[in-house]
Amino acid sequence: MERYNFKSIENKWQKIWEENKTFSVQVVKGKKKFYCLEMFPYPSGKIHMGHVRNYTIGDVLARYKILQGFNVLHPMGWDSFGMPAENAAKQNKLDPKEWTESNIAKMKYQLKKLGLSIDWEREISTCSEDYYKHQQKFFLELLEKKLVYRKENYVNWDPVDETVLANEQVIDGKGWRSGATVERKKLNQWFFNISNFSQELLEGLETLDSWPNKVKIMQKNWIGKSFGCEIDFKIEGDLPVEKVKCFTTRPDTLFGFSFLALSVDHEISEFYKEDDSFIKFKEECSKSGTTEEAIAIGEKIGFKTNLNAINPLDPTKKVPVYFANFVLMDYGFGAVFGCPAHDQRDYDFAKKYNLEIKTVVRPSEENEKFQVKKEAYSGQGIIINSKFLNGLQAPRNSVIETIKILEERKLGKKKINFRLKDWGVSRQRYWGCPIPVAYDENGKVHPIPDTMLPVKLPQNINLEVKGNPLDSEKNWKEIEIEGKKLTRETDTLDTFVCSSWYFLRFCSPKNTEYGFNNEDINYWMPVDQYIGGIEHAILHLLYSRFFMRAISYKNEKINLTEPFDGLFTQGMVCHETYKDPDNNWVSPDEVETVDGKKYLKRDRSKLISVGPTESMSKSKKNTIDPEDIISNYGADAARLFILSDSPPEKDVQWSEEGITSAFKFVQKLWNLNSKINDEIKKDHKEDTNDEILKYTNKFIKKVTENLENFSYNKIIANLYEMYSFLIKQINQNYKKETLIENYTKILIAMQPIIPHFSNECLETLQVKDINWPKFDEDVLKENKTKLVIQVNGKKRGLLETKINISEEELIQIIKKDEKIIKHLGNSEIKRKIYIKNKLLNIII
RNA sequence: GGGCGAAUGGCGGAACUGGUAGACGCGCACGACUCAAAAUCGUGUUUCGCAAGAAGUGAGAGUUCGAUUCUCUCUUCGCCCA
Repeated sequence: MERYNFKSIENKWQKIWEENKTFSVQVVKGKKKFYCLEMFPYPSGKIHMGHVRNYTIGDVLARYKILQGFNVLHPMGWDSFGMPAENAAKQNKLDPKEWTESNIAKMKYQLKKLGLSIDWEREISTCSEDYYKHQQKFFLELLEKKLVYRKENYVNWDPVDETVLANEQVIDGKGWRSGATVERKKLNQWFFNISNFSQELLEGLETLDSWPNKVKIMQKNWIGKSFGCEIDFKIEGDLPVEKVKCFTTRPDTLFGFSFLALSVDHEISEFYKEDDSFIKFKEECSKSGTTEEAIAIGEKIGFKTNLNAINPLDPTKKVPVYFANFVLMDYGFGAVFGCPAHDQRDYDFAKKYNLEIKTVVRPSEENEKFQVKKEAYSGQGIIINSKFLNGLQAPRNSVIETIKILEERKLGKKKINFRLKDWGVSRQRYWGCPIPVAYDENGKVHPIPDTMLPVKLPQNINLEVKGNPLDSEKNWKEIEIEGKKLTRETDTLDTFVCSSWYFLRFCSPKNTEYGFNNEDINYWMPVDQYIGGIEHAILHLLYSRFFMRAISYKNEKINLTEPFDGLFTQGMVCHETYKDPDNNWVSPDEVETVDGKKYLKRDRSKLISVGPTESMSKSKKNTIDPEDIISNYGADAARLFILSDSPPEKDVQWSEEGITSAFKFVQKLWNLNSKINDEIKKDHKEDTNDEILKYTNKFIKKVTENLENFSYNKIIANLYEMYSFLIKQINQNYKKETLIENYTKILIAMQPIIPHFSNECLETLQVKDINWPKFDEDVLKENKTKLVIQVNGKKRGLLETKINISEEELIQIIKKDEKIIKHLGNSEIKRKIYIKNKLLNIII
């Protein structure tokens, strides 16, 4: 039998799709649209298995929707700004732009080999001027709407590389590249006012019915709405400070107040800026890092001031004021009141500095004498030792009651606080979108006028400088606007800004006037199905939701809030890990096994130990190159396998055996195809039976349902079953028409999964009209059914009966069934449970 | 510490709103073809048992005629947050 030549067939179809622009789409008013989008890749130069999985999942959906008659927008682009290009360019003395563009070319070639239904006419790249010029316009628009502002903020500063580091680039307090101890530095930075939309972003989550619950919960927690109040504490002492404002969610524990803690960046710290011991303390604090986690784990330390704070509910009580490392300036007002008995951080702090620990909440099962020991009690209970608050249910009633009292006495007021902070978008980097503003000698901000946009990145510049290379570009930095000499902003935008609107650009990729065209986005948006990794559950998705709102804000022509109607988060691709006796990681293609138990290095030099299966990563060397896989096994086999082993939302384990069996299966399907074509040629005059018709309907039904539910792994199982069925059934004689009709449907149903194979076979059959097949429920109706017979709830028999058989009739049959009689014995039947066409349970 | 989720053969995983547990694949075993091997094809494969049968979905309880599915308690693992 002829071998399936995947190489020539896959090339053939990819060429046809490219030449015919099969997947290019236009707005067609009145035609139902479907916008299928996968998260666009960073052009690292090589696609990895994660991409293969992501884009295969998306492609299955896109192709299914095309077959269903939707106008499907399925674009692809490049998230092409960012540090790797700058670093690679530095290392290899290249231009970041050239490096990026050559990577894009390589990856595009690889992606095309996967046979994706991409509209390549809409390809975009965020580092191209065509893209970022619109982003600069958006920036200026937001500036005008006051959704962008500049403020001083603390950053992780690497003194050796002279650059700002993201939190995840700080490892054990040191810069990830330089190894230098990271400092906290105050810098003027640009911020997007995302917190302006906190409430809307929170409420919007409730409308996202097709998002995974997990992601919604993660975003909800990230936004972190909390209900409490702000309280003004009167201050006494040797400084001209009268009061300090605090936010708290637990004002009801005020009687347990034993210290007031301030952030080292609180305005009061101004009085101590020349105090050596305070400076030392501040340095100490900066070592522990600025992340919430670092603070929680680290030791709680404080610096005592000579100030005292007065308890607003009991003015006779005065407590010390500290600066403390666990108080962050960005949360609340950079000040918290300490109640050690009911907050663990406060408890640790109080223990260390010997402060009072007064219990004011008791668990309901304890009595009035309850006292906090060993650790803080933060659960529910009843207020005690708190004068007029005593007896209140905490925290449900007590918080509301206390706020009421504080408001009456004008000591505080109700407040909603959000954890969500404004989005700092300044990056001291070359390879990013320039921020289109300039400054005069007084530091006043001047937007770059429309006529001078875009602000282009200078080319051929020296990257071998410390800090931001743009800072050293004198010629570029100095500009004149309307006769005024100004200096450009040298910070560039966080790359998350680029990915916050690229889905809009795909709707109008060639629009020169503006980032998009209203008519286009009104037709295509929102994205019907967005597919990507769970790692973007918070930042990218939240930023995009913000950006959509920011653009619509005060703009009557656009009325979009949520960019992504459906979201699907796929799992990772994993592989076994291998190590040699010297504990070095070994790559899978250097490993082989003879018996499946013992693993050896390919040159037989060393014994290899097999480690746990982990997500593919270069550092563990457990990666598989998709390009090799496609050239050895073909795109259809790769698609088949990457979908087969696990549900798409879970991690999948890549294995040699798996891809091999997928490859073999494509060959088997090809053999089946040949057999069917032979049968068609035989041109039988009569159908022997209607099994093939019934089966086809069942198959279409299952595949359709599994497509709708993202149960793509089950579709592969459906394909295997279909093969086993047809390979046997084909020997029964069927008429030419019967075979063609049913087999065509089956081939179309396979198309989303293995498009090259399906198209090739359909072409042989000369099928012109390719639409998603419908199944006929009437054909599926059986006149026989298999009934489970249980005795006392245990399965004792399986009876094939006609459909809808009556209970009486069934009992008559059973009474003749030896096997069941045996289990019934002579006992009296106490009860019978009969579920039509399913089961009969006899209780004796 | 909090939130969310998961746990099913040797492995990946099926099982619709409570109704035949283990679909499908991998692996393994046996057989056919072959001088032989690979490839391919066929058969079998939860465990114990020759069998009849019994046990069985992380552990323990509960609801029910009937629980992988619902409720409670616990264990382990994963993810996110602190």
